[in-house]
Amino acid sequence: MPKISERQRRILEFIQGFFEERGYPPSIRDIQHGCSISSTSVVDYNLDILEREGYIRRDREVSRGLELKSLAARGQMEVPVIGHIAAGEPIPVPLADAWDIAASAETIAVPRDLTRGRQEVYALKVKGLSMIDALIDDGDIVLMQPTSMVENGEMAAVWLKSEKEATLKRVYAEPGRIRLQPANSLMQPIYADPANVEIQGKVIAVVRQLG
Amino acid sequence: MPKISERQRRILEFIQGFFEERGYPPSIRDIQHGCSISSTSVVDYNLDILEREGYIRRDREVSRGLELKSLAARGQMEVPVIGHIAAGEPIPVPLADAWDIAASAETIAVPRDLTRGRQEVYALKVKGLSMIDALIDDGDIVLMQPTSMVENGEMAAVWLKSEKEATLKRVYAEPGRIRLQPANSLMQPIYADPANVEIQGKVIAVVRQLG
DNA sequence: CATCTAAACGAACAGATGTTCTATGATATG
DNA sequence: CATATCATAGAACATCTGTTCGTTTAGATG
Repeated sequence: MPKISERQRRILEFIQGFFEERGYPPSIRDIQHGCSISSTSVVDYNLDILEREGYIRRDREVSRGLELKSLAARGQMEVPVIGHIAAGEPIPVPLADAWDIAASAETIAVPRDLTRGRQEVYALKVKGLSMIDALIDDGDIVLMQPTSMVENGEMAAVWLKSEKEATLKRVYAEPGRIRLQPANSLMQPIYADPANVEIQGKVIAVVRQLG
Repeated sequence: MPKISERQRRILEFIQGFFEERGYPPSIRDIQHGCSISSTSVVDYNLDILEREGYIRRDREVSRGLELKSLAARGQMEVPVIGHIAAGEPIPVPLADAWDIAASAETIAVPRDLTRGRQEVYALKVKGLSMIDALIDDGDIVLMQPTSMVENGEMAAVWLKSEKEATLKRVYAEPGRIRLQPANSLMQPIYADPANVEIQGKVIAVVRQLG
C-alpha cells in the first residue's frame, strides 16, 4: 500500500468529498483553503505525490485537471473478493487489511444501493452446488458484512463446528436451539445446538452473472 | 421527457464523453471547440437549457462548474425496471422508449461490469416462488437483454404458449424439440415443441438484495 | 409582409487558475 | 555537528475561464 502522509490523506479526502458533493474536482485554491494550507505550491507538491502513488491523475495546466482514481468517487464501492465459500471448507473471514483495496488480489464494483451505505463489505465466490438450498449457484458472488451475530430471519454464513460444514441459511434463535432455514422455503429447516453454530458474517446480497 | 435540440444533445454527449475520459468536466471553450460552435455564449445559452431540463447542474462563475446528473458518467448504468415476471403472467417486454430513463417509473443502478457493455438492458422483478428451479427467489431482480434467440445453454425468459406459463431456463435446441433445463441442475429438464416456445429475452444477471 | 421569440455570433472584461521560482524550515542520516 | 532531502511558504506571472452585452440570424406566427 503506497504510504502517504497525514496531510496527503486529508487532501485526498477533501478532494473526494468535494467531488461527491459537486460532481467536479476542486481547484488548487479550493484545496488550499479547504485544508488550511497557506500556499498553492504546497498543494501542488502534495498533489504530485498523490499522483505518483496512484491515487489521482493530473492533467497539467488544466483548471481542475484532477481525476480521482477510486470508484468511490463514482457512487460505487470496490468490494474485495477474499475467497471462496464451499460446504466442507472453512469460511474465509476478512483480515484487518481486507479493505485496503490497492492490495486486494480481486475486487468487484458494486453500486452503493446494494451495500446500503455500509463501508466494510467483502465478497465470497461460491464454489460447488452445496449452497443450492440457499438458491445460490456455483459461481455466484455473495456480498457479506462481517459480524458474529444476526437478527432472526437474516441470512448468515454459518460454520457448523462438529460437521465441519459451511452453509448459508436464515438464522432463527429458538429456545435452546438455532433453526437454520434454507432460503428455498420448500425445503426443511435444520436445528442446531447454539454451541455448534458459528456465525461468520451476514449475507447482504447475491450477484449472479450469466452472460 | 424533456425535449432538447440536436445541438443540445450533441453538447451533452460531448460532456459525457469528455468526463468519462478525463474524470472532470469540460470548460466552456472545450465544449465550444469540441462541438464546432463559434462562440462561448452559445455554449452558455445551451448549457442553461440543459440545466433547466435537468440533464446537468451548473455552478455559476466556477471553472468547469458542471455536474452531469446521469449515472452513466459514473461507470454505472441506469437500468429500467419494466415490470414483474411470474409464472402465470405474460412476460413484460421493453417498448421502444424503455431506455428513456427520465420517463422510467423505476430504475436500478448497475455497474457496467455486470452488463458487459450492453446498452439495451432492462430489469424484471421476480414475483412468487415459481422461478425457484432457476435458483431465483421472490424479489430477485433479473437483468435482461432483449432478444428472441439465444445460444444453446443460455438462460432465457421463455413463454410457453399453450400452458400460458412464463419460466426462466437454459435453452437447448435439439432435433425436433427444445430442451429447457432448470438452473438447478439437480432438477429434471422439460422438453417442448419449438412452436410452443417463445423466447422473450436473455437473462444476463441476477441480483438479490437481502439486507 | 411584419412581428416576436429563439438561437447564434463576436468582442471584451474581470478574475480565477495552475505554474514557477526562490527562500526557509523540518527531518533524517552519517 | 554538517549535509542532504523533504516539505512549506509566498510572490508573481501568463493564460485560462465564465460572464455579459449588443448585434445578427433563424424560425414561427398572424
